Amino acid sequence: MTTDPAAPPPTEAAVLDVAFRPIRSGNAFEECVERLLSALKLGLLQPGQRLPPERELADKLGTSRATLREALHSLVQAGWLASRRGRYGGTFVLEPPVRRTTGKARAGRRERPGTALEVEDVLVLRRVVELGAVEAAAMAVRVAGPSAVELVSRRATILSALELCKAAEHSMYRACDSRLHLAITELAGSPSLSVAAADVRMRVNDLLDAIPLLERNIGHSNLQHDRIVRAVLAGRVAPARTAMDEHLAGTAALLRAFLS
Amino acid sequence: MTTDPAAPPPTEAAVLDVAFRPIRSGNAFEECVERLLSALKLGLLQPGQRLPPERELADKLGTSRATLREALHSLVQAGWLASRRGRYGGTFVLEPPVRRTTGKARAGRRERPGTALEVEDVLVLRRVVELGAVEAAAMAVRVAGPSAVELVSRRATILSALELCKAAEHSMYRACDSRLHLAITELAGSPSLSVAAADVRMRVNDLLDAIPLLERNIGHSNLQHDRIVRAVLAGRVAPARTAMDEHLAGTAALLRAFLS
DNA sequence: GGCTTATGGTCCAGGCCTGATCCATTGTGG
DNA sequence: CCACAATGGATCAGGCCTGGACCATAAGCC
Repeated sequence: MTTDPAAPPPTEAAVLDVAFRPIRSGNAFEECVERLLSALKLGLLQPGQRLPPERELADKLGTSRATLREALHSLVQAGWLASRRGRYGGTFVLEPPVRRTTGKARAGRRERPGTALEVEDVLVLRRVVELGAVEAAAMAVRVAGPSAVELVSRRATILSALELCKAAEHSMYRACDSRLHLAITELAGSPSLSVAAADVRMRVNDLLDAIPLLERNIGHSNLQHDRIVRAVLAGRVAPARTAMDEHLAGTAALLRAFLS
Repeated sequence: MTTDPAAPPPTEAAVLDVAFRPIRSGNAFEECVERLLSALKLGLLQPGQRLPPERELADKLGTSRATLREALHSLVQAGWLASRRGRYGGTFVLEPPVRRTTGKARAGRRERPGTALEVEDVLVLRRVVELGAVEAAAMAVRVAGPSAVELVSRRATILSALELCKAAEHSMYRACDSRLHLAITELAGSPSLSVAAADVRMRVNDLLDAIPLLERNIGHSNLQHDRIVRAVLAGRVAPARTAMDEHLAGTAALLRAFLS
């Protein structure tokens, strides 16, 4: 690193990595698949649910119908979706396909199990976003009053997600977990924060896919979820943060132990 | 909102907005311009500095050289950059062009001054990200020890940014301010967090562009910056957070007052 | 002075993406 | 039974984007 003795501070390399990071993560088709797959894996789209009509969905995603159709087609082939023609037809969400890890051709795209640096990066971001989200959510409840009318619907969503989480089979646990966290985040009332939370959650899930899911962790998680939800719905900011912090520490330790 | 009494919880609309948000914010050219303009406005690229060669930059941005060149060309025309051919040539950053608000044809793209909802959205996200960032930064200092060798370079960057901030002319203040905040965020050691911080900062700046910059606010800001930097560099997490929270409250109040 | 080299400047074939149009299928309702 | 409406399915012209090759310019080196 040879520093030029020019007038302005020469701008650290890390800062330039931010400015010059890639503008797109792939072609339109790939990004479409990724987005839909995320929604499926995060439990935002649940089995039995119907997607919007292709023309409308393409419009929302800001892509052409042809490209969207390619993406949908590949998800149909992967066993995530099914299409039906005719009136009252559409594209429907199926049960998550069982991952046939044929050993040879790993379906996914993650070959590298995540560098130590990568893991730390994501974990730091997650801590910031999830702690901030749960604080903001609890704060929103506090200012609105714990029994405000505009909260009843969301409160119900959260409680239902909490129950689903407890009742979830092994294979569905991560989706239910994600869905609960995102439902809590929605309370904060900031769409951009929700997007950030969904994003970081997706990245954590990708890392978690590389390690086994332990029965004991699920038990812990469910207890912690209870504490978090109770604190948030009561508008108790600090306890909500503390509970979430413990919750995150669990998977963080798990990831640090298994990887790197 | 007619709810279907189907089996699974019908997935709230807000959640679907997250899943089905646009995949791209424009064509490759526009995204390129936006990225470079962000870097310029955030003070990541400073006057006199040379950008990487076009081929290399195109590669980093993940776009073709032709598209990047279009973007560079439009920034040259806008007075942000200048190109020189030949060996030791390149593309160089100029002083920020004075905004000739001709009244008729507003150069920018922001016509709507930001809805109240939009403003709240960004402010919530900013609070989460910036508070989290400053905590993570202070924490990183604490665990490394306030005088760790790997921190000397970054410490210098921060202190220099702090001084630049105090000395900055009116027109450069926002860029210097942003640069300082991002330099602090870098301490956390999470590239993804830095990206998130840059992103939210850009959005706040877009909103701030719509309101005047008051002399008094700058005085306040500089005092607060001092407190923040001192706390962070001493690894004092809670004070750093408190100082940052007050700092953010200032512009938040300003924005809420002027808009909406 | 001429060669070398590192840069920006120009052009082009081919591919991906778009938007539009039309076709095919299948419930619903008269 | 037939027309309608709402969907997925297919095709095509045109545009944007890419990757590559080549040209032009200017500074240093021999």
